[in-house]
Amino acid sequence: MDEQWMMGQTSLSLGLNVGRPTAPRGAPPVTKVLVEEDFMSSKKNHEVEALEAELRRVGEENRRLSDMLRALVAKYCDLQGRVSGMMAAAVAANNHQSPTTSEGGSAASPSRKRARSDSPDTAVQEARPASGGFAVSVNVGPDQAECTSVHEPCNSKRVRADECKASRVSKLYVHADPSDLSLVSNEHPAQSVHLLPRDHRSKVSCRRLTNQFALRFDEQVVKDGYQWRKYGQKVTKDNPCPRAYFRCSFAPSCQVKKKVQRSAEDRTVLVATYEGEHNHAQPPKMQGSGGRKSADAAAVRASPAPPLAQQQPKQQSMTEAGSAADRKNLAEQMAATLTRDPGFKAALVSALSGRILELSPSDS
DNA sequence: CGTCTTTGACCTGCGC
DNA sequence: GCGCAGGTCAAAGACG
Repeated sequence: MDEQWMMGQTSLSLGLNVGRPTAPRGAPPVTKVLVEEDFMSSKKNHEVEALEAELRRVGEENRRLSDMLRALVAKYCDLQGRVSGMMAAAVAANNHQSPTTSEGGSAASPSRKRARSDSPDTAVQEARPASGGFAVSVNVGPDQAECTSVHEPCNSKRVRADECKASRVSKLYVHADPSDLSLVSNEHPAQSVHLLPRDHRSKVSCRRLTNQFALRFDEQVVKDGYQWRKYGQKVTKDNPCPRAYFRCSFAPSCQVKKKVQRSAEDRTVLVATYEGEHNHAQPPKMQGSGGRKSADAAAVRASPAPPLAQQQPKQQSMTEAGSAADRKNLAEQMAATLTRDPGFKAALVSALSGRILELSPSDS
């Protein structure tokens, strides 16, 4: 985000009295003197007027924020287009220098893993957390093959090689609910259990704890519209948080895999790496599916898989951020993020109370 | 009882 | 060749 652009937006000044809820210096303290007997009759009218004025002001602010959001989305799309162009140019140059290096090495000694990861295309998608922290996926385009090591430091050459060979790799950064930090920090049950000597584990209780963790973990990261089955978990070298491996359980033939791991830098951020491409449509939403989804999965599994062209509405949705639905969704997510922030609430209350106190003496 | 998760063991690729 | 690290398998147990 361009800071100068932000600073240039005079409409951004919301007049929030952050951290200073008191009346301005020199202003008379607001006391109960305002409430007199003869004042009570007109007070309600004043209150109504004040509330109406406040309502108008909030509506105006709402309009300004909407304009801001539109400008922000436009700016974001513009930047995204520029990034895509730059990456396309870089990839084109890369392909020009070494055209046929990605497929050459896998010919000899076909391994078990290679046999599973032989998907056709080589598109790469990358997503980055927006400033607010919610997930944003950035489509790079189908013509941009090769690995993502340019954009992300890849300390594992194996991973880099896999990504280079990977059919379709996308990363999704999801800002987790901060209230879940207690479960997923260093002491979260799954990891604690895993680190304890096996003999010292109370299997029943630990299983339950790990299952509880897994449910919350899955609910957070698996809510991407698809159904995933966890088939492994590993503590990697560069990140104390374990990495979970998921496979698409919606269709047996679907080879899409997903790796989910908390970011080492910010553990409230879940990094989901998708490999492959679903050969089926997104399963219908299941409301209130707490816990296991086996029955639902089995039920949905029976339905025939629609053609490939109907897929991936999710990955592309953010790229078409100009649509009204996406803007609305974005605004809702921003609002949710803001309302969860106690600091924002305090600032808002402070601003509103300050404004009300400011208006009250002038009306009398 | 069927399905799912957990997790130790194993496999594979890569660097030295 | 050996060790390391990431990825996967599959048996065991949990859960609805």
